Amino acid sequence: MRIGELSERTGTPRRLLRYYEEQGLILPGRSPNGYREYDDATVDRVLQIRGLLDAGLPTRIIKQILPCLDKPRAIHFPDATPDMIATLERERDRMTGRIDCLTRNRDAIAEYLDEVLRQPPSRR
DNA sequence: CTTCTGACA
DNA sequence: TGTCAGCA
Repeated sequence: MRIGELSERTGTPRRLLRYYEEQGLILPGRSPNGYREYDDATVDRVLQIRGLLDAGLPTRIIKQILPCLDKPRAIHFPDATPDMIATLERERDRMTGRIDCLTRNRDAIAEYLDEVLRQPPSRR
């Protein structure tokens, strides 16, 4: 499929799809006319990327760990370099930190909501 | 009509 | 990230 279809199927702007490619996150083929050509697997690939991005991981890190998430389980271990492990541990901890932050803010909002919604719909 | 590259009031 | 230009 071409970039237009991939864009629709992943809900990702064409502009971003090309950007991900610049960052080395996806490598599409090229049709004779120069158009980018993507295979069906790219849809999941892009969704995977967006998920990592939403989790707060920078594209540079994603580029490193994406191949790990791609290949079958078995060959994950062979290429698990020590610095790769260190990077993943670091990202895991950052994620934990963000989760804690989000949890606190969610609870604060929930508490406020419980308070407000308990009041009679005077002005609301 | 769709995509491509490069660029930025 | 959006968007516009000038091609193919």
